[in-house]
Amino acid sequence: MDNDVLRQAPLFSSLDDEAATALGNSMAETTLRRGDVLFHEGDSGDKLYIVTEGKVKLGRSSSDGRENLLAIMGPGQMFGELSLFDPGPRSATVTAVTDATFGSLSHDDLLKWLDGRPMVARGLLSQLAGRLRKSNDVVADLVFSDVPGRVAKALLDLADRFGRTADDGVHVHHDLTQEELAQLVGASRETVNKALADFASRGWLRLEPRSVVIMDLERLSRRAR
Amino acid sequence: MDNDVLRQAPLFSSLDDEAATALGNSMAETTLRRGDVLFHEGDSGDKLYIVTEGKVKLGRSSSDGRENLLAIMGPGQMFGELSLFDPGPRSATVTAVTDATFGSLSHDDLLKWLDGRPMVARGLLSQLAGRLRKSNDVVADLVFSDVPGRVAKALLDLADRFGRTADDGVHVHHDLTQEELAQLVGASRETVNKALADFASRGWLRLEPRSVVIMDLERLSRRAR
DNA sequence: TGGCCGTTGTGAGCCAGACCACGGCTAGGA
DNA sequence: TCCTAGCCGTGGTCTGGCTCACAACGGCCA
Repeated sequence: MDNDVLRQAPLFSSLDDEAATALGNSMAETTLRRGDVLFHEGDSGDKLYIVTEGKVKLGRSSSDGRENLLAIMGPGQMFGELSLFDPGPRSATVTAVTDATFGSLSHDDLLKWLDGRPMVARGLLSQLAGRLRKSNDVVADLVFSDVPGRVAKALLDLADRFGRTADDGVHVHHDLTQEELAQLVGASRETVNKALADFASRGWLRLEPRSVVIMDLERLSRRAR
Repeated sequence: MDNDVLRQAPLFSSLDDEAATALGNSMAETTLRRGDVLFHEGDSGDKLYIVTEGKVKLGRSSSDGRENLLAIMGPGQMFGELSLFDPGPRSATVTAVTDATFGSLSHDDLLKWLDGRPMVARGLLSQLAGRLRKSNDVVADLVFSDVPGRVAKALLDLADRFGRTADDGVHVHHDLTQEELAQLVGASRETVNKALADFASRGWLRLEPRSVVIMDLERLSRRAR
């Protein structure tokens, strides 16, 4: 297991060395190739996963086949915990956006950790609370912002988590097609493309396949609010 | 304190008598009149509340003054816990929709309960997980469903929680104006009104001030999906 | 090296739903 | 008893964004 990344994961950052090592040992490792599905919406399952490398998308699809992405998760982030604490089938499909590896923990194993160590419980609670807050923000954006605004916001979020600052701007290799970006902001691919083209024509960013270079963070942020 | 309602609250349903009584004693009671605000979005505060009587709305407002309701909370439901585990200002404004009373618990008091009793931690986790699942559902609805569909879904949810079955249908005294209902589903009052009028003209329900009587649950449910 | 499939760019038309403008109804207060 | 302030009901107009349609551009495999 890649203990370094696990140690940095928000959930375990408060553990001491000995506890972290023990935890690392009780986790199993999984690997996926780009496009592989880890589990489907509706599956049963009670494992929690932490990304150690790569990116995944959490998505759900409507009865008529349209898709919607709830989140993109990168190294250090946790998912699959809903089915643990609120028993029921998986509420989203998880697909690898790049080749990716995860550590996983089963329900029973996690409970052992929970009962003894209040700090783990608090870590989980704050993790869930953060997710809930974010989800509420997404709701507000869907209600209040137009598509270009939501695209700008999504780019800023991706930049924040996956961006590398260079002298010509912030390089964001988000690894998403415009179709996926559209599903993430809840809009059509065409509209997202037009918003991106508009931002590019204003000189706020440069478009590259599955990535963007943000050249004017300031203006982009202003458009996002 | 109204211990009966607290005992029924999902959060504490797993506690034994002695623990529940002790907990009840460590909670303070608050009362509000219809329209009163408990706290505003952006306020600081670290109290968690549980509704013992009445209803409140959790809302947020955009920079240009428009409003959006995240949820309606009734007896037994908990709110305000986000600021506890994910420190930061309150993320929503809480307003009483009817006269209402609450039990409240401060951060410090809650932590005492948490560390000793794994069951309380699990209760909180499952509570939060349920909320997150619901919030994700709302996102999906905003992306996939049209306004009438979202209105139908909201009515069914309210019926489920506040409805009383009588021989002429399910009476739902939701205590919301159509304006508030509109904010809850993320639409304009006019559109919501037209959707309701349409449902009524089909004989699926009867409209009354701040309440509806659902006469054909079957059809309404079908319209909601 | 040519064909093909996944992805990106862009224009045209259409429609759900926001916004605007009323008019009527009811409840509570002077 | 009247007057005012919220609500509720319903039309008309306008537009953001979805759908459809099609072209251009790689990469990748045969």
